[in-house]
Formats: sequence, C-alpha cells, structure tokens
Amino acid sequence: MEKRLTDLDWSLIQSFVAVAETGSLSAAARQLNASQPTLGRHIRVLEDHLGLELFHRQARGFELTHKGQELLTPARDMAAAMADLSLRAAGQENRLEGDVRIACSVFMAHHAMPDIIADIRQKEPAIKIDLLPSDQSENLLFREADIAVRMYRPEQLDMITRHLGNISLGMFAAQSYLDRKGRPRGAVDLPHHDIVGYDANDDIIREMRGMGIPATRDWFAVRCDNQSAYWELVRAGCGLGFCQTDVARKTAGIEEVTVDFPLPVLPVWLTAHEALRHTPRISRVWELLEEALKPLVS
Amino acid sequence: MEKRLTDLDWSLIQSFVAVAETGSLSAAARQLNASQPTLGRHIRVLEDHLGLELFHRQARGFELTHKGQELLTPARDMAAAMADLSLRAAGQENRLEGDVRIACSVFMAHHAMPDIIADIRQKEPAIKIDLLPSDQSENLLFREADIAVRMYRPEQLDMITRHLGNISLGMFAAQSYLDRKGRPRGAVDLPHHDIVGYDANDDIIREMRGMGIPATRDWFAVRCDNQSAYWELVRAGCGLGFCQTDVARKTAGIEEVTVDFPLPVLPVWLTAHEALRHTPRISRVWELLEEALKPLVS
DNA sequence: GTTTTTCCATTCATAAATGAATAGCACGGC
DNA sequence: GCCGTGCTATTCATTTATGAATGGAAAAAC
Repeated sequence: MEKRLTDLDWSLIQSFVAVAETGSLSAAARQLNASQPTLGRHIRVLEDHLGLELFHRQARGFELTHKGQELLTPARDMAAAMADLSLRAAGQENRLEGDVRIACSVFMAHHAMPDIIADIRQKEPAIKIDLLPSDQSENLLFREADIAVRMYRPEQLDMITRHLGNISLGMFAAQSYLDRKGRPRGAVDLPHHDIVGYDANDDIIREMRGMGIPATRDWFAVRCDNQSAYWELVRAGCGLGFCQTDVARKTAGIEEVTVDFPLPVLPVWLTAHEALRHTPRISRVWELLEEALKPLVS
Repeated sequence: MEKRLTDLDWSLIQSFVAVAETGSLSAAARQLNASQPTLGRHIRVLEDHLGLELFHRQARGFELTHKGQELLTPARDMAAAMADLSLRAAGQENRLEGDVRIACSVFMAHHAMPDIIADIRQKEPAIKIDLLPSDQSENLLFREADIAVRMYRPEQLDMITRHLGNISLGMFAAQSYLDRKGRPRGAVDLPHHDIVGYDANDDIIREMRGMGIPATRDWFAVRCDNQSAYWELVRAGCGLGFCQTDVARKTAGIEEVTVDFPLPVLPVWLTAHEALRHTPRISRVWELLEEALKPLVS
C-alpha cells in the first residue's frame, strides 16, 4: 500500500539534494560518505514515492527534470535548516574534544600545516583534526570546515576573522639552475631565464603586468597549477619561481634571487563561524593556530 | 571515529521533531508509523552525535531541555520545508490513482460518509481513501488530510473552499420514549422531559441559552460527548436529542419532535489545499464528494 | 492503597539496507 | 580508432536497523 507523503524518510531528500548538486550518484555518494548503489536506490524510492521523475538519466550522470528543479527549492531549504541546526548544536557544545576541520591552501597544507597540526595533536590529544587542502573558497556556511586559514579577507556574514599578518614572497631558484644559467640581477634579465609559471591560473601574469612587466603565458617554460608540484619543479631546477620566503629559506639547495621590483605580500587571515566562537574545541584550535602562524608573518 | 555533523542522517531530525511535539517516544512512534524502540534509538544517536542532551527523561515521556528547545526552531524549519516539498510534489502528480485522505466530523464519518466512500471506491477503484473522523480542526497545512468536510468556514490561507449548503437539524426521540413520557408540544414542555446532552462539550447549552432557553448541565439526564454514541442513546430511548434531519429520518423507531423555536442550521464546506486543485485524484474525489453531499443540504 | 495504564530501556530474532563486486555504456583523451 | 575514465544498474553476501517481547517504573484512575 502506498504510503502517505508525510511518511517520507527525510534522508531521501538529503540524497536528492546531493545528487542534484553534484550531478551524479557517484559524486553524491562520495559527498555523503555512502555508496553509489545506495544513492541510486534512494533516488528511485523517492521518485516512486512522489510519483515523479526527478532526473533525466544521462550516460555521465543525472540531470534534474523541471519537476525535480521545482522540488530543489524546498529541498535546499531543508539543507539550510539542517545546517542552521548543526551550527546551533555545535555552538552549544562544551566538550574539549572531537573533530575540528581546518581548510587552508594546498601549499600551506604541504608546508606550514603539518608541523602546526602535529603540535596541536600533542597539546590536545582528544581533538582530532581534518585538514582540507583547497585553493577554492570554502563555503563555511555549510560547515565543510570549522576554521579556515585564508590569504584574503573573508567576507561572508556571521564570521569571525582575524588578520594575523602578512607573508612575504620572494623569487627563488635551485642552485643547480643558477650555476647553469647565471644569476639574474634584475627584471631586465628575466627574459633570458626559464621561469616556472602556472597553467590555467593567471595570478602570476596578472601580478607581473600590474607591475609593468609584459609577461605572457609563453614566458613560462614549465607550467603547473598545483602549487606543491610547482615548488618541487622549482627545486628540481626547472627555473625561477615564486615562493613564501619562510618556506623557501628552509629548503636546501635553493637560493633567493635578487629582484629590483616589489613583490606583493600575502595577508593571512583566520576565520571561523561566529556561532562557534565559544565552542571549546574550536576556540582552542583557533588559539593554537594563531600562536603557530604568528611567527610566520610580519 | 566521530562523524562530521554534515553526515547527520536527516531522518533523526524527523524523529526529534516528532518526539518534541508529542512529548513521548511512544506517541512519536505512532505518529511516524514506527516503533518506540526505534524512536528511542534515534534520539540517543542524535544526542550522542551532537554531544548534547536534548530531552529530560520523565516517567511519562520526554521533555525538551533548553538546548533541545533551541534546536527545535531549525528542526521545525526542516519540517516546514519538507511539507512544502511534499505539497509541491503532490501538486505535480498526474496519476488518477493513489491515496486520498478525507477529514470530517466523527458523526458524519458514522453516517453519511460510509455510503459516499463506497460509491467513490466503485467509481474509482484505483483511488484509496483514508477517512479521518475528527471533531478537531485538522491542520491541512501539514497534509494530515487532503480534503476536509467542515461544518464551519475554513479560514486557513492557501485553501480552496466551497460552501455546499446547509444541513438542517431537528429534535428527535425514540417512539418508545415518547409513548412512555408523552410528546412535548413546545419549549415549555422540555423541562418535564429527559434530554440527552453532551458532557464537557457545551455546544448545546450555549445554543439553547442563545435562544433564551435557560439550559444548564443538570437538564440532561444522560450526557455523552461522542456523537455517534449520543445518537445511539437517543435511539435507545434515553430522551430527546438533536440530530441532522436527513440522518434522523432514516432511522427506524425515531420520531421528530415538534419544536416551537428555531434550530440552527449547519453549513457544510468542502476544503482542500490550493496547491492540490489540479492533482487528478484530489480533484476527482472533490467532485465525487460534492456530488454526493449536495443532496444532503439545502 | 491497589490496580491499571502508559511510558522507557533492553534484548534478540528477523527484516531491510548497505556496499563490494561486476557488467555494460558513453564520453573524453590520445 | 583505441584505450582509459567515470558513470549507472544489478546482484548478493554482509551489516545494520527494526520491532516484538519483556521487565521495570511511575503516574493516573478507582
């Protein structure tokens, strides 16, 4: 016998939102820490229950039908209410234990954060840390992360932010490269050198052009968007490259290259959701992060 | 390992709302068509996950803590969004089959509705009917019923309503009673008769006083709030009683008593949620109800 | 004061859900 | 054109959730 709509299991809507937003059962399964057959069954059960076809089945995923689109609005309202609830719940917790999720750049995840997190783990063994390396702007609103370390001022509402200071950048190269190609004495020498650049990411090009240096994509003999791999390329002698001075100076076999133009600094911000400011494990980790990051900035 | 908050199963919130609003695991289980141990586990899992105590355990049920109260707001937002979603889904259906839930008074559920529903079932075998006898004002907003038959003008927003007409009332008694006690000729004779009245429900008293008849609770030798039982009491000869004239006239062994004061009429309204007006099975049942109820009213 | 009723917590057999494994398909990259 | 990738659908062994049964407690009814 067909059940009433009020008997609909809310977790089916949870699955519906995930599939609608990711575009596939597999991606939704990864997002919800479930499996692809499970998500597939949830969508089928939901469609049978509502008597509606919510998705067009494509070879490479699911696409919302118009009817499915119509239902996504209230479904997202449920997701927003759920996020609100979990935020309020987290804000009320008083245990100095549990998980804390920290988002930061991929590069920082490779360099500064491992030692910092090792330190946090020693000081607070009951707190477990999830590290989210990402060069995209995390949406803290849905609590994909509890605390974020940012290189730009966060502008979301309801967030607490603190500017810790600035990281200076420098231009560096492997000694092996410099021995082979010579040491540039200024901007005029740069066209005679190999420079490691980004691929699709045009941050460097825009920054150089902003300084009056007519850089183009062709200037870069080696290009890579992954910042950690980028640094390994520089270290391997592929050319000149940019790096945070504190990281570079710790790297063996690397020399700082004199530049006669000013390089920008990177601001470093800590940010977290305002509702969590008094959650013991969040405020404790914030404290420890601040303590650890302060010496790295000016 | 403790899971992230975003991994919280939304159906736990569904259970949370039900327990919060009903005040007990058992009542919530009945409401959600689940079992008491299941609801108990859901609340425990939710509390463990959030790290919060949401309810005080009482001997006769669960009472929200302050923290639980705080979370009820977003939890109810989820419920509201779910109701909106299921309404939109229902509004989009195009099948002339499925369940339709009809709410009406207990009395009507006993008398007029069985024949009407038998007729609907014959005409539309693919439509299944749930009948909700209730003398309380159902909240159609959360779709406890799809269509309601009302004796007062529904005033909720977003509803479609139609006034079908009015049911007339009369005063009746069993022939056996009248043979024994005589036939009253007017209001002046009433104090010499037994009248079947209500118990806690003071509708009759208020109505009589409104007509200038100084009725009190003591006037009624037999009192019962259950309207079907009430009518059986009248039929059994317990005294004079009020009834819808169409129902009374079909009852063997019952005589209408002449009264020299006007009795009120009962308006009959059909009402349903506006969003469902084009849902085939809803509009079909509405049609059939209207067709069947029209002859009963003037 | 006693009995009845309603509730929650616990146990465990059963039912239902899950996910590993797999096949097949279509698209994208080379 | 071929190969690799990512996807969905299906099957079935395993895991997990459910609910029947039960005991105990407290409140309500008599």
